[in-house]
Amino acid sequence: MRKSCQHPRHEGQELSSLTGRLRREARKVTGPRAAILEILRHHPHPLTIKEVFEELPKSGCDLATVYRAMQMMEKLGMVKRFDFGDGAARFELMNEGDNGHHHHLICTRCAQVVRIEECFPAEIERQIASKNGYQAVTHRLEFFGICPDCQK
Amino acid sequence: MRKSCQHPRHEGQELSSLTGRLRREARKVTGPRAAILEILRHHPHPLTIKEVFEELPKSGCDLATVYRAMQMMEKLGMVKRFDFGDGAARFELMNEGDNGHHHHLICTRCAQVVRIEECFPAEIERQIASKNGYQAVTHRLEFFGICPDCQK
DNA sequence: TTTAATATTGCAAACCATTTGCAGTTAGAC
DNA sequence: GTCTAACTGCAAATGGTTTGCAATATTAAA
Repeated sequence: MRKSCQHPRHEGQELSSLTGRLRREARKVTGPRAAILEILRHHPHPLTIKEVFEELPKSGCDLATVYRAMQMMEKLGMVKRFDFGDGAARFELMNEGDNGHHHHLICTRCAQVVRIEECFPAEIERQIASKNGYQAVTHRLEFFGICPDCQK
Repeated sequence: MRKSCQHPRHEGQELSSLTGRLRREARKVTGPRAAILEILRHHPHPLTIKEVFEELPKSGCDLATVYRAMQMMEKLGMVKRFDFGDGAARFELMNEGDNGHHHHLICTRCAQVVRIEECFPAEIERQIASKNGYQAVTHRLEFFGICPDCQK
């Protein structure tokens, strides 16, 4: 997790559209929430709560507030939770209307993250569901490997 | 997690072959370890540490001992760790020589678990790896849905 | 069979991510 | 401006997991 790159995918999402979304749901747009959204908006990859917390301006807000904000925004579908298996939840801002289903390729040495658009074949998933009589089947999928930098 | 069924896949694995494996690695075969292996041997699906702990005979052993035993056996490749995303690691006994790579279909209502043999297509995984310059790429994949019982 | 070396255990305390209760504060509808 | 529900900080609680340490048990060797 090194660069705080200005990724076009999120840059496109105006802060005003995000806060509007909060207001629409009868949620208050507070200082901490605006700050958290600003941070997410400028990060293309999932961030842990602690990472968000540490990027907060000087006297940002309480850690508990970040947890509560994320929970709330997850419920509203504004952020999506990812689990890289290291014990810390990660959150990524979602574009409105997007269901946010996608995966990542994570470097097991340096934790660099690449967004992956490939997905588990829907047809096979359908077979798995029907063969076992399950309904509403989805999946959680992440890839792990060694990134180019870490191979040197 | 209901039945403690005697699944053929694990029944086949003799306790003696398991303890032999420990001894070979200069690990001591203690009461707690034998008891833990017995439990794993009789359960076809990944168990949490707490589940193992609770199945232990009356005055089984300390929780910490179960944690330590699992860690050690994971290092030796005797058990494999799975993550169903609920905050508790799960462990499954591995057959010797098997790399243990497989997935599960988990009911989000009752936590019933089905072992899945289908896997993410190797060819696509290869493409993902090379496209991004990553090496030694694997994946973590679990399916979630509603089991037949819970649909009623 | 006893010994000696050392791996393992129980216990309690420590850790870390996350949640929660509560009293005080604040955004925003009116 | 007022009012109230939503929100916040703080500190304490939670749940999974790890760890330090002194006591104990397994195993190889004598």
